[in-house]
Amino acid sequence: MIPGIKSCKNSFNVLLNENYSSLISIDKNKSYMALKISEQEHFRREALRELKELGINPYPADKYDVNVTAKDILKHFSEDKTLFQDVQIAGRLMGRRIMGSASFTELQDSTGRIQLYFNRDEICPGEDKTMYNTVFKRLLDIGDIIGVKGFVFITKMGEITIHVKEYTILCKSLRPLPVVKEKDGEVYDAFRDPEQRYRQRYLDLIVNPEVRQVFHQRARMIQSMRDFLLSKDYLEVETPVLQPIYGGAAARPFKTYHNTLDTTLYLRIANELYLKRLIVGGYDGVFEFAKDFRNEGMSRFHNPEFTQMELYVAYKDYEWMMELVEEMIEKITLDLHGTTQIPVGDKVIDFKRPWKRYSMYEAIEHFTGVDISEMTEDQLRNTTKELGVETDKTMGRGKLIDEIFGEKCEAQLIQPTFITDYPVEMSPLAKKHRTKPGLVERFEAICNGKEICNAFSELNDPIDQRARFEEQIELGRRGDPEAMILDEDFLKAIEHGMPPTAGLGIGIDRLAMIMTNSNSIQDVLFFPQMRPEKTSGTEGNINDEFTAAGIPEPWITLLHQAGYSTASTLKEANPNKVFNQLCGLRKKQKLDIPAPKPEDVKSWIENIG
RNA sequence: GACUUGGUAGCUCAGCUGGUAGAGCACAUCCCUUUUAAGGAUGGGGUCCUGGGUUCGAGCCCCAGCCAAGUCACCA
Repeated sequence: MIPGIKSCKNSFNVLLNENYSSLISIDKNKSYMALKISEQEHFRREALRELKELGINPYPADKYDVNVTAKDILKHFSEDKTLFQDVQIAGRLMGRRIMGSASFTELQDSTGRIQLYFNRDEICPGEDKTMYNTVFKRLLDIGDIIGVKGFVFITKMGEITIHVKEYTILCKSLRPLPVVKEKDGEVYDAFRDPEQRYRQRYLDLIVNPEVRQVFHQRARMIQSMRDFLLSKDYLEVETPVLQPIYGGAAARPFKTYHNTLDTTLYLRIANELYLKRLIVGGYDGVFEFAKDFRNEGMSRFHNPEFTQMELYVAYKDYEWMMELVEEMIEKITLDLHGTTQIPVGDKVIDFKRPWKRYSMYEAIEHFTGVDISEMTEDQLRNTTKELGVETDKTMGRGKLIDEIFGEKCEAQLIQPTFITDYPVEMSPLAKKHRTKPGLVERFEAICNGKEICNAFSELNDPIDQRARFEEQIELGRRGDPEAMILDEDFLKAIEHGMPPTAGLGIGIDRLAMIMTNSNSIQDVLFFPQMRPEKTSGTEGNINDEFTAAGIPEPWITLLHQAGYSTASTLKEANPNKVFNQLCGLRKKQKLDIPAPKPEDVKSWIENIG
């Protein structure tokens, strides 16, 4: 007899007799999925059962107080060996080296890992060695969460270690963790597959400590920006995500529906028009860290939902805003890195003020040698051909200039650079330039070849604003899916008068990528959007179909194991063959359930819808 | 949306010209009883992403699909 089968048998009995009903109650449509588990998971469920039999609650309700972290101990113990002589700490069990009556394991808490020393006769001072021999050595696994009490010492090997006097199981883990090992900075069996890392980010966070670091940095970056803005007495606000008219940017929206209002709503693509209403309302400065949603392509720079910080300050202009951006980003860089120079890929980016400034025309002249500032649309079109920039007939003057810039300049701007004075056609919400006709007072900051922010002197002339919206409507009629919609309610607001205002939008995810030296937006989002995993067919429904045909639960599992994973495959099967297969599986797994009768199997198959 | 590459055990990956599915870690049993990715022995574990096709025979070849990564397009 094969040893593995015996364990399977036990596990099945556990599931069928004791835990099975609770598994079903968790998700009855996928009950067989719960049964279709790997051998290692069987062993863990078996260990769970044994723990319960020993009177140990694997999921205790009590709080577990800790008085120290792994990081504290590692940082301070070598300086003063009298410290940490009565510690209590909790975390996840990572590595284990069991040497008989003495064992070493690693405990990982939110701050890092520390080695634990378990000694049999200290854990179990009396005759009963169960808590060591059985519970610790056999029933605990990598991934379980425990709490320990003890004192800190240094082993012969020179490693700071907690000598455990008492431990408590805080949570039994039922699934094996990817085991990543490391020696002298070299990582073995790294958990690197991006799909798994993003879909099961918790695993990524458990086994890849550098990932935790990225999200710490992201949080500190946002904190630093918020502190900066609050120190200027601007008001942090919240505005609607669900908007009846989407606006404030050129993008395609997600559409949804409100039942009670019986109306279409959109997830915001920007919050600009709401923040400006607040400036109309009399605030001098408002900002929001806003999740925006754009129904467009995905790439390593684009996620369907992303975070933008938008700021509007009354009585200011875009020149003023440029200085604010420099000051703010420089401060953030210093807060995070202690220097203005940070590595990004194979480059070093320096955020020290002042940043380079080019007008868009100057940038194009700088990178292509062509002065387009006086060109007509036809001349521009010829220039694009000469430069090898692809265009189409729907593009007007502004779009052509933007194409040249995007194609020839943007990627080459590595150090933070302000690009100013954009064509009016591209910027329906920006104020016309005070001296340069055909342009608007707008700037973007480009860094590492990508836009990180966008700002302008906000258009507050309601007549001009209406005309600009109407031009957008015309673009929309010509088929531009990103053309803005006329927002009558917003126009009404600025007709009441909005002070001259400088507005800014900063892509938080993009900035986080630079600040954490991440190559992909997915690395700075906990849960980047992924296509839903395709489960094999419609499992839940099939199970219901099997149930509806009068097939008892245990046999449904075996039917799946026999390869009948869909109702139709079972429907087409030969009843005698199915009967033989089920009996074979029952015998092989030594299941403690009576064999079916041939006529039962036949009737099940006939009953399948 | 287009192209390229990939999908094999819980994890990381091999797999020859198409010929009985492999390793390391993890797991189990036993021995050992203070270790640093690592004590020893033995053992179990697979829908080779899915569905078709070619073939005596497919993890491998062909077609279609799914998922991911990269590049491009659109976009912040």
